[in-house]
Amino acid sequence: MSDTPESGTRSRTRRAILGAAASVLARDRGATLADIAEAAQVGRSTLHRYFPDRKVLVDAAVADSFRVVERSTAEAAIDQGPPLEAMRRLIAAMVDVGDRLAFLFGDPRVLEEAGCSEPDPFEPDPSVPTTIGLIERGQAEGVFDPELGAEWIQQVLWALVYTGWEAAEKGQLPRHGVTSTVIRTFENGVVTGKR
Amino acid sequence: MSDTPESGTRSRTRRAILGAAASVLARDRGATLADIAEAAQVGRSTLHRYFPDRKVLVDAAVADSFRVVERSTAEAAIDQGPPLEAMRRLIAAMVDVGDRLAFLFGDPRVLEEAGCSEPDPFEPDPSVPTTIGLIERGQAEGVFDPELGAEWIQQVLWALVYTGWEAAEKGQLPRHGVTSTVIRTFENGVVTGKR
DNA sequence: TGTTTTTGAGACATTGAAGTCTCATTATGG
DNA sequence: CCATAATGAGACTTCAATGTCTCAAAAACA
Repeated sequence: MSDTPESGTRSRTRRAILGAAASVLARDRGATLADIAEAAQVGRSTLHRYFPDRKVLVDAAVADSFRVVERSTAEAAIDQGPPLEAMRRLIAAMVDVGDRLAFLFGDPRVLEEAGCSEPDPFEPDPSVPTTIGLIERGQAEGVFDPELGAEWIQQVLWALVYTGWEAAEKGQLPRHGVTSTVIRTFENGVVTGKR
Repeated sequence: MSDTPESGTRSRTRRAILGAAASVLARDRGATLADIAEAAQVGRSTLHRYFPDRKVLVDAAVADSFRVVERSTAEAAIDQGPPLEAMRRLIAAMVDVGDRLAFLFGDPRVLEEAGCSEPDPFEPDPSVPTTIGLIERGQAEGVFDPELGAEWIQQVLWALVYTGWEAAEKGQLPRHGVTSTVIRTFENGVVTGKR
């Protein structure tokens, strides 16, 4: 209960470790704690000092990445304005936190999230607008394909952002082109002759 | 050099192990050799008898899955007929071998494949039509978006098939609906009002 | 049936990552 | 500048997965 706010140094170190964990694990799920410590420019002992064991670290990294992604996407204000515009802002925000997203995307527990809607430990706050909500709003307004399930569309959204991040990672796609490419593909697919 | 063709029993066992490896590893990259042996309904000692160590097994499973996928997609005859039709056949064929594809998709070495075009150990045979070839043909005929890179389109193709497989795996999508949903999304994206 | 393959159970040894601990060194903040 | 906080290096232990081997049972086959 008595919650000493934690010194500046400590919280900075903690952040470095969490960031490194997300970044390293996004690229290699089997990465070693030593790998993560090295990426965080921190001794392995220090890492263990902050996070007793691997499970604790990964859990914390997941929670932290959720916060980061949530904060980024919150700024997109996806409950405001036309769904298409909102979706574009959302995609841009997601691409901005690409490696956090890739990390979450690769975690088996997080992937299940969309399936079971009941015991969702994340985003229980009804005041935070959800992606599904945006999609359903768009479908109601006839902007998004109503014959596709909202969950499916969400999965596609994640998959495309992830693919874009990965392509940039491999140098297949320039960083600055990822967002527009993902948006274009997400909205229109790959076949020409629309509109 | 002297290549005894291997008894029927042995080749059947070998196939069971390779299939189980792909299937199990597709769902959990960190799976244990014991897990794989169990899925193959084979003793752990038998597995080691066929594949001395993990690396050999995984390599063999990758090669095997490549063959399976290639055989399935070859039947799609993607160099025949209109690109759109060919692509639909290709997608159907890929969905059919979903777990093999998911396994390959999850293997770090395979993912790099599209990046470097030179030392590609797979598909060096110019008589086998490539996915990239189909995409470029489609772009040349104005069917596929020419502003998107062919490699990007290929990545999207893989990602959507994988997402479809995963959705079916989680019960989010009925098995029989995967192919049409993937095709629809791949071709048109999620926004309505085309054509 | 009898012979040869093929297999499974289980007893090891090995390995590498995970986790624990100490202690000297470095950084931080008053 | 000093007291305290924070860190890094490294020596250990633990542990689970791996890899090796033997032997008796089961299956395939002629």
